[in-house]
Amino acid sequence: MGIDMQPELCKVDDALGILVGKWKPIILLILLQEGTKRFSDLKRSVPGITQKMLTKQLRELEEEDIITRKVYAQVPPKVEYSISEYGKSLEPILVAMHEWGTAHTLHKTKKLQQ
Amino acid sequence: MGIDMQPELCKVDDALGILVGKWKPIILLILLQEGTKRFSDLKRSVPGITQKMLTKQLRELEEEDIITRKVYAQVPPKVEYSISEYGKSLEPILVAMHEWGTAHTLHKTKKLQQ
DNA sequence: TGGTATAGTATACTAAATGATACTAATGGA
DNA sequence: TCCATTAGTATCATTTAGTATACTATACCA
Repeated sequence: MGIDMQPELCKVDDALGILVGKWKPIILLILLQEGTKRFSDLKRSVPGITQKMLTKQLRELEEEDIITRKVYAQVPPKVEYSISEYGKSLEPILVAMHEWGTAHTLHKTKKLQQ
Repeated sequence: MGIDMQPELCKVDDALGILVGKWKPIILLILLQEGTKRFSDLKRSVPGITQKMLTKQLRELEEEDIITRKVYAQVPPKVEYSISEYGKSLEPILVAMHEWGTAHTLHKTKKLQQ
């Protein structure tokens, strides 16, 4: 490995901590690919997620400056979420994971065929 | 994003599923950087991990073909673990995460100073 | 004879993540 | 007047992840 990744100060965990969870990757992918979304749009885009979970994941991502939350003072409420500039820096990781995941599916398929 | 990462079939979760856990990243980093290791060496290299957890993580990584387990028929037992060829394909992800994690630490430091 | 070493397993437990369901406020429209 | 809409919160139950501790077999060595 070209880079020295001192395991004892495992920086990998920082990235992992932000990406991990049953819902965060898909939320980030949707916001990256489709841009700004309302809460209810996200809920529709992530089938099976509960309001509580969506709220929690969004709050955590906002806390880390990965996404931006914009509230409109109107009734019924309107809240928009989008990836922050800083959040875009996660894209290479998500892309690398997606590519690996795709190859991994093939790998597992081959194993089954043996 | 250049690549189409259809969120509905979230491949990112595959990579995440393998990397996630309190101990897997550090185990992988150690094996990547230091090569083959015995069980007891790994236990010493990962302070705080219990035998049960180390065993469990290693079994899961082996199950996914990420690492290789070699048992020597001798007493006291000797078992060696190393990264498989396939496991090495995770390296770009770990590197990307490590780089991001390092930058993220700086980002958080700056935020605190504001 | 009894202690040390290795790579585990077994059992019981706590803590964290996730899920299900019900509830809220204020407005516009039928 | 009543219902739908939106972006949540509150409460409780369940599932999963992780921890603590004790136990095992066998050979070697003092």
